[in-house]
Amino acid sequence: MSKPKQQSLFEDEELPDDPMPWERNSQNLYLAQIVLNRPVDRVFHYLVPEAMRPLLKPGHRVQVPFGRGNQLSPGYCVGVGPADENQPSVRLKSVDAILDSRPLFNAKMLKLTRWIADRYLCSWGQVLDCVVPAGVKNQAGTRMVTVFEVTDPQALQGRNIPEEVERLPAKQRAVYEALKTAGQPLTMDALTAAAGCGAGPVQTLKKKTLIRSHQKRVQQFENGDDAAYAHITKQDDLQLNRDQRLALDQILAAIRGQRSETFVLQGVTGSGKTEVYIQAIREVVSYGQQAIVLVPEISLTPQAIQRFRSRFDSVAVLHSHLSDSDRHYHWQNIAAGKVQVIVGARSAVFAPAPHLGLIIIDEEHETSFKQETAPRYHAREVARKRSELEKVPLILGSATPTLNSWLRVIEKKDTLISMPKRVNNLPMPNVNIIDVRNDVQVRRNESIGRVLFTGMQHALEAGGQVILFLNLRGYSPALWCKGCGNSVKCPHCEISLTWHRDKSLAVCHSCEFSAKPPTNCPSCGAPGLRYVGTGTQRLEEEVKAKFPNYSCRRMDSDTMRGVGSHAKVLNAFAAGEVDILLGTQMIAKGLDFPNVTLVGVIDADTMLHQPDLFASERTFQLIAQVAGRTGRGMQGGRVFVQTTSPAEPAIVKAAEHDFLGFARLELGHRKEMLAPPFSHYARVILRGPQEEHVEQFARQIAGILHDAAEEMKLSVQILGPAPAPIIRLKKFFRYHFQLAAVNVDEILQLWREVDPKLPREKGIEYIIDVDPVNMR
DNA sequence: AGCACGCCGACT
DNA sequence: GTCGGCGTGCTC
Repeated sequence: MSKPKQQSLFEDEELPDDPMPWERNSQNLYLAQIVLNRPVDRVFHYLVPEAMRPLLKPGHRVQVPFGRGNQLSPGYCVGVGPADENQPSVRLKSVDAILDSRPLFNAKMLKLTRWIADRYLCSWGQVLDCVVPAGVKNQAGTRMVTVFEVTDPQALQGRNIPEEVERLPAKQRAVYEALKTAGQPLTMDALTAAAGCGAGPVQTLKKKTLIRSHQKRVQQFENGDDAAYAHITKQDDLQLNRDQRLALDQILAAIRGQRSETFVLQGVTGSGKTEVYIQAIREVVSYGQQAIVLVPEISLTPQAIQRFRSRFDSVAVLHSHLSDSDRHYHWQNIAAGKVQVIVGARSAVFAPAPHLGLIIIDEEHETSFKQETAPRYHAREVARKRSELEKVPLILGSATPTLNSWLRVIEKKDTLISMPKRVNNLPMPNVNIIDVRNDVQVRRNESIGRVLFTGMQHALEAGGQVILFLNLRGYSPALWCKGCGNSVKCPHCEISLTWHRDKSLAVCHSCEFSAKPPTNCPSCGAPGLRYVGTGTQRLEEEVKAKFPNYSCRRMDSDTMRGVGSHAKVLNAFAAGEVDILLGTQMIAKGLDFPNVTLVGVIDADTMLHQPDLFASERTFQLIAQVAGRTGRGMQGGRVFVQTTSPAEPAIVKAAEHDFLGFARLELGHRKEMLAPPFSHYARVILRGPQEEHVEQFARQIAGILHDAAEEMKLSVQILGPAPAPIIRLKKFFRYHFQLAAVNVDEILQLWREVDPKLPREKGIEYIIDVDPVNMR
């Protein structure tokens, strides 16, 4: 592209005959490269005013005039330096202001975020803007205060300061002396207290210029978290068993060798993975480095947090209930290197640790590590990249690793560490698959079949506790008309309304819609709608009717609205005040109660029958995770899995605790179909108010992409378009199609090339999701 | 994504 | 003759 550089003493000869004024002396021009939080992935160049030059660094947040109206807009500086041949020949504007005293990103974080923008097809500015918490942007928990200090006598030339001070009225002299003795700037309050006077003398002294004031940003926040946990008694590291020792040794070798190796730590539930994490972190902390531990949001329970807090002096927990000011506080502390361990959900992968030593992702298979809004990154892949850039190891821990990670193990890209046994050699629980197709009780529309019922009775009579898992909240998932066979749908989404009996409302689980349920069928007008299917509310009712002498609590997002409600129920369960705990996803993981001797899966088929690439993998994971909730104590434990597909490999293999067998089988299928992880998908979703319009437009741009792929000789398949599984969502009709390729770069290349040239259609919006996890 | 510009129709 | 509808295209 660039023409060969000519040797010339007179570089100016290379310039056009009539150089524009701003092109003259280009070697003197000092420019900043700025990116903005807009869907245009471009770098914009701005002049840096003289006074700003020593201050502005890459990673700073700035304010710049943008667009024809020169609207001031926040942006991120990603580079500074003298002008070179890359800057455009347009009139350059100047950076208006630097918004933070210190850069928010170092070079590695800039590199990481640039990679995310490339990999997940969005702009650099969007990534940077998502990485900085709102509390940091608005400086939550800090405020500006006016502080006073003694004016440097050298700045008051020609005045005899000691003499002037000597002749001051008593109060003013007291102020002056107080400020001098303090040796540091004081606020008005501190100053008047020290001098024993009011504000008057201070103001007068300021008028006389003997003292001066300036604005300073101060922290105002007292962090509630830290105080609340200060009392936690510290515990010593536990003695590791042989498997744990071997696991730790491999990780330590990588830490000491500063290798960016990825370990897939496959340990069955109860194998003691957390203790391995803790002792690995111990090592990096001893070097003065920090560790990041990512966990699914729902695993951020006080129980889990305590585990880290009791072992390290300084732990920052980043959970979703933090206020802006808490987040800002943590960001500052982390950036200052004052935090040893950062525990948090997905976004904690961006924690600004200055000397990162280790990254851990626990429950690596959890889908919540994928962000569902732009930038649609997967924290696991971001962590992989970050570990590479920082030259630190990454640990992916799970009882049921994703097939994505597993394939990397097979291909020897990642290292497997296996912990196949539970601590104290506890046996894995016995998992029974219960075929409920012919169960009398289930046929009667009940949820707890005969076998499960008897099992529960025995467990409870023996003094054990029971966990029941059902992945549907509400009372019943559909209101069904036996006249016409239709069910009542959300008026905005094409989804059956769920009946919530406690609130007497029919609720859409996709949007916020809820309404009094109709008494007559909206389609045919016939009366007598039936509530079909069972959600957690109905299950609760059934349990209470069947086990009136035992106490039962329900945990789902409806009952767990309030902060701390989670902890309340779990504490009651741990204390034995609750015999039966039933709930959704949120009770499937992490809970560790030794007295739980029976786990019941009410319906293993709900996941299985979804039109989803990963349905089988999810079902396997779910059953394995739920099964792990029992058998943690000496009494052993049993699991009952109710299903109407008892031969389904995902269910059978999970019951046999056979991850390897499942992985072999499922990877076989995927390879045959060239599905992920043997290929990559990118999902394009379009939405608009009129169905035919959206469909037509989807065909049009799918066609353009198809032609472009051929033209560019890229092996990218276009699958679809087709109506999205949820065709109507929040009033919009949705269509989607996939771009599929063995090499993800070909997808990225195609989209980058074609996207800017795609036609626009009024009212129709589209997005692209690389490596989608959610197909709805 | 904004936002300003511009080209059309409905008003004083 | 002007106000304002939204469609188009650019943003250092």
